[in-house]
Amino acid sequence: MDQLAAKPSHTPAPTLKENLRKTREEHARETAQDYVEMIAELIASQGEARVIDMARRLGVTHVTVIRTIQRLQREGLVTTQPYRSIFLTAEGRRLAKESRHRHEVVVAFLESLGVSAAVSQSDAEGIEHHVSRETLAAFVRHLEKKGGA
Amino acid sequence: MDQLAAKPSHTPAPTLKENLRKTREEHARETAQDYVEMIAELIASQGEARVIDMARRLGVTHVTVIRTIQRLQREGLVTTQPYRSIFLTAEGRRLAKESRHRHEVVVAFLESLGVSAAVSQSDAEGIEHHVSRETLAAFVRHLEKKGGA
DNA sequence: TCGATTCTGTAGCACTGGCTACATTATGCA
DNA sequence: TGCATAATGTAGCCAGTGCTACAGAATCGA
Repeated sequence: MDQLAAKPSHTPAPTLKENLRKTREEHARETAQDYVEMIAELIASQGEARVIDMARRLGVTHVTVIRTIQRLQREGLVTTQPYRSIFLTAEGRRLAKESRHRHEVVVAFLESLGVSAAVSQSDAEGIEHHVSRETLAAFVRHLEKKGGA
Repeated sequence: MDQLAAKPSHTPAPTLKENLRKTREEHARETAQDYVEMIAELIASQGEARVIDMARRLGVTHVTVIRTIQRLQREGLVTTQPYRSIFLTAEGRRLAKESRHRHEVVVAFLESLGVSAAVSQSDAEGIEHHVSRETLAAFVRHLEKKGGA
């Protein structure tokens, strides 16, 4: 209650330090979600997830992919062996499934607002990482109201 | 049209390399928007924008703020003099105004879905940077339909 | 005025995630 | 089989954004 005398649109009262301190780890978490989701997709569609395919899809070099995969392995989301394809751990699969669901909800929601399919996809990739449980639930409610009876 | 044989929820067809290559500069741009918006707010409410106030609001040390301000100065968004407060350039003011508007639209939109005020504020800070012009327009339409006649 | 405190700034470290250049392993085809 | 190519991996660079520790400037009160 000291430097919050004037309270502008930033600093929504309760969230002060905790909220922004997480920036870095949040960013790392976003990357992790995108990666495990892509790995799951590749395994489903290609039978295996290879570094080179991920690099091409992400538009980065294979080096960047390898280093991120190394981090994900440290974090227990994937397993790899030298010169072999990438596998998800149980935790990795869980995260991939959750991420995919969230992604699909956001896309469907944007489309329900009249946003084009292409833009819905594109925007969802950024937005999905910032949608809280409460907001996601609101999206689902909105979809049910529109789509369902 | 080569590695897009299978097209999962990632890679929204046209955006391949360009889309993800921007990640880094996009992140830098997000930070720039948050900073200029906060600087504008501080100038409006306190009369001046000081490093220490920004650091406290952002929940980071003053060092982080100083380094980001240095970058923004390189990019022509702010001007500073040693041991003086921070000023926005014309371009900085333009960006601040645009960012604020976008932020307000996103917050109002989330609230219109029944999301609580606090969560709307919090989620908006993440979401607003990933909302395209088209999606923002859809948000506005939705608000007008709900609020207006 | 001057000394303590506060604010601003610099140096240097860590980590993420871009990159190029080069090394190593697998693979496929002649 | 063996070599060319493709895929994977390592080393080392850069920028951004966190941090602590310390240095320098400004400010405020005794």
